[in-house]
Amino acid sequence: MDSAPERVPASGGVQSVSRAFGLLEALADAHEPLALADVAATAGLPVPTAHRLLRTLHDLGYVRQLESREYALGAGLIGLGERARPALAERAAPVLVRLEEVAGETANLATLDGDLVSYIAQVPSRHRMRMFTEVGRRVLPHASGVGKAMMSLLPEGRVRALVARTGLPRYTATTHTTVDDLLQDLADTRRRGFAIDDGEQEVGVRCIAVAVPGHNVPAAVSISGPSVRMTDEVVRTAVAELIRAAKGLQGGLRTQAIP
Amino acid sequence: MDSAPERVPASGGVQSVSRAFGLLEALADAHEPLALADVAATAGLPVPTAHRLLRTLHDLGYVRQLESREYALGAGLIGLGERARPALAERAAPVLVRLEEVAGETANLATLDGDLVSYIAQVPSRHRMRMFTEVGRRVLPHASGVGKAMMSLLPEGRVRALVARTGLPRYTATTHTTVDDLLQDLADTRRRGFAIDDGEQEVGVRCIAVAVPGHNVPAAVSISGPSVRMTDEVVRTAVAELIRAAKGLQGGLRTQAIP
DNA sequence: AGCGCGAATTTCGCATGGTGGAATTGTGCG
DNA sequence: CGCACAATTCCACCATGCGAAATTCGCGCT
Repeated sequence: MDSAPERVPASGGVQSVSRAFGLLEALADAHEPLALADVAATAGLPVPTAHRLLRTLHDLGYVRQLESREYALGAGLIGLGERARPALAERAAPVLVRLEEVAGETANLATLDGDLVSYIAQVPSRHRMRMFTEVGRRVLPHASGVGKAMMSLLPEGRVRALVARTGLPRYTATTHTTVDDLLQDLADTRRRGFAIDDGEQEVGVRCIAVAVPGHNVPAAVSISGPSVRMTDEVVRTAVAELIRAAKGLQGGLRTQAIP
Repeated sequence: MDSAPERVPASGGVQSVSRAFGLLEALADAHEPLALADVAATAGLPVPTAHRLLRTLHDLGYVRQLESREYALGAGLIGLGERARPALAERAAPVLVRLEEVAGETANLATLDGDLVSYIAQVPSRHRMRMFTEVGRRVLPHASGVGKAMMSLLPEGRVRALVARTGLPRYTATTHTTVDDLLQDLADTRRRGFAIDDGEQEVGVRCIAVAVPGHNVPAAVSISGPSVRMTDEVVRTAVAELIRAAKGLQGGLRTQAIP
């Protein structure tokens, strides 16, 4: 499924930086201003530590503090976010809107960033029960539709090397946990023209995905939703549009770079 | 002018965090992937230090590394940026587009974040020579159109307190450097219905701005461009649209919060 | 207005986490 | 293949980040 658990970043690195971003993510997840104690608690830090980091982030413009003394994300992040957005995500915006309209489900665009699937754009379904995978989230490829779609374009050796690094963690009874199962699915994907994730990450969730050809960084578009709504009929209808969408986002003859 | 120099953040705070964001801003400013040595040089850090910070940022998803080993901003920032965007910036997007169309110059939306003007949305002019102020940038209020527009709505005591904290640095011969001059300009702004920045930050640059009423965090919209194009005629035409725009973004009767 | 309480902010000694020069490894080119 | 340059890793050292304790602030209640 497209919302396979995020791989935990390797421990190590600069702790202060990780902690600062943990605070930013806590504020982002809250979708409303938070008191210091709440941010600190959410991020799992002692209050003075959180305070000091938030003070730094505030001074830099990435956090703001309201008169209520609550903290919220600052405008500096807007600028960074806009400039982090690949050209492909820009081009894909109307395409994703149309996919959502046709299928009535959440439309996603993802790329392969190292060994992880990284979601770079999304148009959420208008249904109340819907798949929600935040832009910027990263997941393991083997249990996600877009991941399998992209891997289906890679040489077998490269798939094996990737899997050797990531492993094949099981999320549900249908998750692929052997290389052979995965490679078989990728072969099926190529034959069919699209990948299916049928509850491999999360029971009751279904996703169909098609790789976007012609980019040196693999990319894929998908439609994901609850199995009860993603019937075979819906899949059949949506797949044509999905394939058309992928083709429309195809890279140029010069194997267009994603940046 | 709307592109008054950014106030340097107070020194201190968590150095590692500042450095990490310096690297992100270096990548953002480059608008293309950069080699490690180049990022490090731009950010003014030794290569191994930059490497370590970038590694951390990469592991967290805020930086990605291409096969060429170059670094670029990562998709994690997209998500943060989107969630940092205030509701007002969303609402203002079509308004700014229309302002740019009418005036043919760069349209901006800014708020007062503490003592600084913070740009939260922008539609750049289509002219090749145009004002470019990145979303997320912060400037001192006294030398910017939007800053003066917002201050014109504040009680005098509050303006005096703000200026006591920020000072009134001179950027050009027309910059206000005394409180009395500034207060006079704010009075003129109120009388006129809009603020003018006539080369106060940058010679040859002109900006007109109107405060958006009814928000507990001060906000303002502006049009800025080169003086040679921002004639009195253009100003006269654009001001009506600017005032209409500000009114359209007016906060509700409950003094709508910006978050 | 005064008080109490909880939250936010500041302080500062300490130790750990961050640093960066040197060494090692990797990559691309001739 | 060899070389030069770039990237990455290593690790001793100490500067910076940490967080418990102290202080200050802000709010609500009487």
